Amino acid sequence: MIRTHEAGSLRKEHAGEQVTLAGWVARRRDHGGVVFIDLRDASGSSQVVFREEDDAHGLRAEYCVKVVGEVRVRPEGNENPDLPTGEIEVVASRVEVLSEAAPLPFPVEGAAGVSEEARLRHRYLDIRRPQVAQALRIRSKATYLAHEVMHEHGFNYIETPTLTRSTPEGARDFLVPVRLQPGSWYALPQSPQLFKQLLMVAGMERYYQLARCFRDEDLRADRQPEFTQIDVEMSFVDQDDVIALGEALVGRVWKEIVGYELPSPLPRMTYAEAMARYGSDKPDLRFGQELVEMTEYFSGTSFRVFQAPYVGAVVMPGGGSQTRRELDAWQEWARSRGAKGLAYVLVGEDGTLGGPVAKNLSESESAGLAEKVGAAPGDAVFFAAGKPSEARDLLGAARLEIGRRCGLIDESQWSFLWVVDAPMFEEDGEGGWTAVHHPFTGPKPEWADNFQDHPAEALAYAYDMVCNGMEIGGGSIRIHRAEMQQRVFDVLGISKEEAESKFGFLLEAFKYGPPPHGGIAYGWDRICMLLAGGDSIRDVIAFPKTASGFDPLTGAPTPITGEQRKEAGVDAKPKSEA
RNA sequence: GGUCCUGUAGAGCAGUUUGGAGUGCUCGCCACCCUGUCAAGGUGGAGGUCGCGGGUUCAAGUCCCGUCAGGACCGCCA
Repeated sequence: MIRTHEAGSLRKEHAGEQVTLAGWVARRRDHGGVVFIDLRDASGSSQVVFREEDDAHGLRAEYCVKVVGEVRVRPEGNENPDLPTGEIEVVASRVEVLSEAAPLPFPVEGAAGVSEEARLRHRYLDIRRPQVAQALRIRSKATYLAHEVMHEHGFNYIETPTLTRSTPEGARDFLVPVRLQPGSWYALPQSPQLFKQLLMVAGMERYYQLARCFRDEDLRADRQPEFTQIDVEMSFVDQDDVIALGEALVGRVWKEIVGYELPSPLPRMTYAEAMARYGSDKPDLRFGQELVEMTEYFSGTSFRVFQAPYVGAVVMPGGGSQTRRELDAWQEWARSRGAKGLAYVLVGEDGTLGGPVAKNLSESESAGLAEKVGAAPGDAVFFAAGKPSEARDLLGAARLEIGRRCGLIDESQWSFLWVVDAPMFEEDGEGGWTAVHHPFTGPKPEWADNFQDHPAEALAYAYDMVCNGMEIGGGSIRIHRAEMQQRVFDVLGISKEEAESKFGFLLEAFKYGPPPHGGIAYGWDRICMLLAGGDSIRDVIAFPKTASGFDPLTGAPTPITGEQRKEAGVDAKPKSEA
């Protein structure tokens, strides 16, 4: 090794030792006769002292240097209690510049206020910043822990193809032309869903993988075109088995990394309850402001807007003192989400109701309203009326917005739960049905025989793990009987021919004694983001892409040359339309 | 595909409402001074396609139109 010690590891007990350090010039304080350099490596940093004769004046920020010197306790009064290495310093006897650094595009040390674009373009400098490096180290540690847990539970780590064919998640595929078969294309996997089920047919019984997944959809703070899942599948299990494993996995990671003891077992909530109380299938339980169903309350109302199949309310504490402008902004907010508006009532300090809706309410409706919704004087009450799903969506979104604006969310808390019993199907808007999860998700046992007769009510044997209002994992018990699979295809309007051409290989495999099986996939980027305290999964990805799928560092994606285009067979005419 | 915010020196910003000379702040950079700092300090200096294109105007960083890039959200996506 070029060095004998790590800069961040030096303490008083090293006093008197000759050490060789190697790292980067973090900060320099040049007093002319004496020069201080903070030497940073991956472990931290130590102060190195140079005397005039050492000629350290030429050192600049982020030069890569090697320093030989003696550790000593700092002179009386010069200790820095804010630094782990603040009691000592290294008196340099020799310095060697291993490589120089050009003037920096942004400060590596100090203020965090640098645009993300600049940080990503020089990501290698960004990662030198300890906060950024720390997030990647947390991810690394979490990954080791995950492997440990899976190993302890007897899982086999099995890799599946990256160049494959479309999987049934329903997102857009990334496509790869195939030189050897012009006109045919691979798809990058949206998940290893079909392969892991094949591995169950293959008798592997316990499979897991840190799987790279690819989806060609618009990006968000928590969505990248390529992302990582911890993908799990198990044979001969029930929902409780998959859930127990999930709690072991997530529990270990949270305990070891943030010192949080996961409640065991985690609370479970049905999808129906989550929608009714929180207007979301991934409720954030760190604050209250639950939705209040008012359909019954307004069943006899003469106010047209509330003559609807569903009326619900959510309370904004202190919202009664909002200005007209602020209240109008809520209307704009609701319209931007595709709603007609957001009806509201203001509860005055004397308990009287104000706002444009109030005068449409009968005396008795007004009288009991505040108590019914749990509003106090000075609060605002927002209402949504219409189709239950749409109105609840709006109220759920309003609830989150209220939580943010009013500072109701306790950021120090962790709120974990399972959301179970999601519907199997939802209307596709064209008179048909689509799978909420994917077409291989089984029905709950009580729906096994008749889900096809009640597609709107049938419940899936599926479960999502939710943390702080974010879905961090989701899975299901799969269908393993051809007969049941056929009934699902019938509901979805997938013909035998279509099923055969899309996943014939899976159906073929299922002819040969498939075991009952189920699994789950965890969004590893999101989990690591939560552990690292980040706001975006980009914080825990070494080289992420921008919202347009651009990598500011490499410049990818790039145009291809005519030669590449020809060779790749991009423009080949397909022999027959797929 | 849509809505909103942002774009001014290497970095972070102010200036845009009400048009009047690239006007300013903090940091960094360069030179010099400085023996105990740790966000060191001091003196001096360099550094600008105000994202890009067009328009209005005697005059545009500022107003209008278009466009590009980044971010947040909706649609989309588990």
